[in-house]
Amino acid sequence: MPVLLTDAQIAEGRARIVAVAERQAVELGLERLSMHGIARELGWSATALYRYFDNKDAILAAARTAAYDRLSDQLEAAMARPGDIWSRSREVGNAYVDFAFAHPEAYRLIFEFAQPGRGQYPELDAANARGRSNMIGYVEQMVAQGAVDADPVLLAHVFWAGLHGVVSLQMAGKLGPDAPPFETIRRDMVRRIIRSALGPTARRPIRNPAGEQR
Amino acid sequence: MPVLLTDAQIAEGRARIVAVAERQAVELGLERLSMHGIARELGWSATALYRYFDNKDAILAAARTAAYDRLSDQLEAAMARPGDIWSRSREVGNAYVDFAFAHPEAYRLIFEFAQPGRGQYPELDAANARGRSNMIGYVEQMVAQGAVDADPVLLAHVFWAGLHGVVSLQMAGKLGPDAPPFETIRRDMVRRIIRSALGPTARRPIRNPAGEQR
DNA sequence: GACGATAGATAACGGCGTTATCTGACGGAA
DNA sequence: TTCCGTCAGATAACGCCGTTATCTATCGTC
Repeated sequence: MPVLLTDAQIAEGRARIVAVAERQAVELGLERLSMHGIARELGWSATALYRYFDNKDAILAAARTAAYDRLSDQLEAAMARPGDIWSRSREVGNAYVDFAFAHPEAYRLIFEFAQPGRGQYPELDAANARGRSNMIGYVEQMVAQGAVDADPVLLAHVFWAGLHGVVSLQMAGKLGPDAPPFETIRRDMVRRIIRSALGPTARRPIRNPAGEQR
Repeated sequence: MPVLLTDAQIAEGRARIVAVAERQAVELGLERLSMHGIARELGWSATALYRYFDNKDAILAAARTAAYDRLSDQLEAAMARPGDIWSRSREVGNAYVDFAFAHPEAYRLIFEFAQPGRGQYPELDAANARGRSNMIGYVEQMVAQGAVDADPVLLAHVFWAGLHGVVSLQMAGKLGPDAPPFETIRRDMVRRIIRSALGPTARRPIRNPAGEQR
């Protein structure tokens, strides 16, 4: 029998490559990522990477998947904290925004306009689905507990789009010196959407006594 | 005196280059734009482009500026149509979304995360400012006419971020088959924000009798 | 008609993503 | 122990990229 890389060795090689890719994305910016550069840092030839990934796009897809999973980790951790549904939802929102500004390249990888099509990278599709379910879960709980009155999936997407919109404008530098500060826009956006979902039967939240984070 | 390109000739050359760049951005996608490719289509050598632009980034900045100005044209045209402030505001929103899906590469150029810093390309800064004022203008009118009750600049940015958020999620392919359709999310987002701004003194809009566009 | 300046071409650089080919080390069979 | 098949990874090379240095040929001016 020939000499073969075990599955574990393949996985380790892929993990090393993705780790270096993420490091360089942070250090150099996403567009300066290169096969040659990654290989250089690993002390490999550029072509060695092709034993682990089909091409550069596949490496980017793996990095995207990792980034998305890390975001989901943060959201799930925030959701798992103690507290009523209002404070936990606020935690989820804070975790989302914190992640975006703590890891802008990861956020960019996840939400950049040019994304690989569905079905091309199944693991990326799974990470997408997991992320989406995190954006929905907390609103489902709000509805289940009677805190708000709305179609949970729709309301969750409205929240998501609202949050993503403010974050994107900020990241694209569209909130210049004359615009209200990021946090003001975000707070106002969230407050307006929440208010609109407080139907006559919904139980209203108590004003946050300690002030809001961020 | 030497042979010199007149200002008009410089402007014409720049315009031709940007036009080809825009064409190729649509045809090939933004990341496949190249100096060599633009020059090839013009029948020029790649280096000839450097008589008109410092580098590729400068060409991209010019294309960005043109894209932003075209968006502003559409918004201003929508705002100038006859009708009360409600219908005109709806027209502005429709124009924004229509532009995004009619010219996704232009929208991408305008709102991509990696944007040149302020002060680097004054014309781009001007296009940014003009775009921003279009996002604010119609809300200012709403407030002035007593239609809504809010800080106009803040409310305008919330609208902008909300719209941009839905459009971005859609363009990044984040609204999969299980998500509500784009138009549903957008409508719900806009309705919620509007409702939240209908203060006690605001004059409420009449329900659109003909149904909504798009 | 000669000159100076310059618009644009040519040549070349290093770096990119990728393919074809080579090499050498290893596991198993004899 | 020797030999062989296999494959991980290296080398070489391709065409393309953005950019710089240099050349050339054309033009307005005198």
